[in-house]
Amino acid sequence: MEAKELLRTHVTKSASLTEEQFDYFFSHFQKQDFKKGQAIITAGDTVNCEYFVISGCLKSFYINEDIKMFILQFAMPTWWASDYSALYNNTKASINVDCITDAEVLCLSNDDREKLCNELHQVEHFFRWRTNRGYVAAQKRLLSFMNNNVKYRYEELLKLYPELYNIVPKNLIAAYLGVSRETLSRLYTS
Amino acid sequence: MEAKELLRTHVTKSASLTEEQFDYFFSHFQKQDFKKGQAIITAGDTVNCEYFVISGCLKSFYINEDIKMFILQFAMPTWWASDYSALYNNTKASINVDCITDAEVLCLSNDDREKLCNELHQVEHFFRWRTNRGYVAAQKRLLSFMNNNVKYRYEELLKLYPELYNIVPKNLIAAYLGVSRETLSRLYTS
DNA sequence: CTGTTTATGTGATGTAGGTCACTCCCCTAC
DNA sequence: GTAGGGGAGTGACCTACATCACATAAACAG
Repeated sequence: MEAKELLRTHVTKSASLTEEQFDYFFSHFQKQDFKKGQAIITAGDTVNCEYFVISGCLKSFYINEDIKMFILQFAMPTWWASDYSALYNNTKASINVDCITDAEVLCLSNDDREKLCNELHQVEHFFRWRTNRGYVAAQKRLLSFMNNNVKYRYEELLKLYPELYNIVPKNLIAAYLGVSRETLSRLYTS
Repeated sequence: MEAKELLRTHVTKSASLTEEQFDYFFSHFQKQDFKKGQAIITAGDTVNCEYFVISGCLKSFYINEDIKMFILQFAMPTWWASDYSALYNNTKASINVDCITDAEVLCLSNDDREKLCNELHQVEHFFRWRTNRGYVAAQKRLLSFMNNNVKYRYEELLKLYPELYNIVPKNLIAAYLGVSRETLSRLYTS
C-alpha cells in the first residue's frame, strides 16, 4: 500500500513504532484526492486537520490587503502542510493551502494528533522532531532573507529543491522569494 | 527559590508534572551567571546546551562575511535560546548568543533533554509545544518581513515587546528588523 | 478550433532603504 | 579629571527592487 508505506518510512526516521502501533497510528489518517488548483484550506475557515502529502505539490500562502500573495511553503511528497497557527490555537485560518498540481494527501485531525501523542509516547517524539526541523528551517530562511539578495536566494532554493523548477511556475517562485515576478524574470536575461 | 519557580510556572503552562517529576526535571539544569557583553555561544563552538533565561536579556545573532550582524532573537526571562541547528544536528555553531545585559540562565544539555524526554512523556510534550510556538512565531515573522515595511515592523515589535525599548539599543533593534541603523534612526525624525 | 486565461519577458520610471562620511553625546575606565 | 568607545542623528548619493504598461506565447475550456 503506497501511501501507508510512504508515511511509515517517513515516521520511522525519527520514531520507533511497532507494526501494531503504526497500524493504529495510520488508522487515524484519511486519504483525500485533490485536483490542480483546488483549495484545501481557505482564509477564514475553521482548521481541523494537517495534511501529509503523498503525491503532487501544495502551497501554503498568505494574501494581503493588496491581494498580493506570499508563499510560506511548498509541500512535496512526505512534507506536511496546514495553517499551524490556526490549528494549534483553534482560531480561523489566515493562511490558504491549495494544490499546484493534482495531489493525494493523508489528513490527520488536530484532536486525533493530540490523542495519538497522548497514547503513544513515540508519536509525540515524532511530532516534536518534525517541528524541531521545521523551526530550524524557518530560522534559516529568515536569515537568508535578511542576508542574501534575490539571485542568491533563488539559486539556493533550486539547489535545495531542484524538482520545484519543473513543477512550479516562476510567478509562484517569486512569491516564495518575496519579490515581484518581473524582478525574478530579469535575473538571468538582462 | 526564584529560578525554580520561574521554570515551574513556565513548564506547567503546557505540561502537567508532579512535584517529584518537576524536581527531577529541574535537577538537570545548571544555574549560570553572565555579565553584560559576555558570550554564551560563539560561532565555531561545539554546542551542548540550551539556555532558559531567568533574568536579563540575551540575543542570538549571525555575523556574515561583511561582519554585518543579523539578530535572530532576543531572549527575555522565560525565553529559551541556543543555536538549535547546531544543537539538534550536533554540528558546530554558526550562530552566536551573548548578553545584552547581566543575565542569569538555567542551562540544560542536549543529552539531558533527550534523556528527560524519554523518561517523562510530559517533558516531551512540553518541548513539543515549546517548539510549536516557536515555529508559528518564526513563520509570522517571515510573513511580516515579506509583507510589511520597516516602520510597521518596528511598531509591531515594540507593541509585542514594549520592554525591549528600554533595554535594547536601537542599533540592535535595527539588526533584528534587518535594516541599517541609519534607516531606523530616520523613521521618526525626517 | 477558438476565445480566454495564465505564464513570461521587457522597457520606463519611481522609491525604500543602503552606504559612507561626519558630528555630537554620554558613559566608563584609568 | 580626561581619553576613548559606543550609541545615535543626519546629509549626500547610490542601488536593488517595485510598479505600471504593454507584448507574446502557451495552456485550457467551451
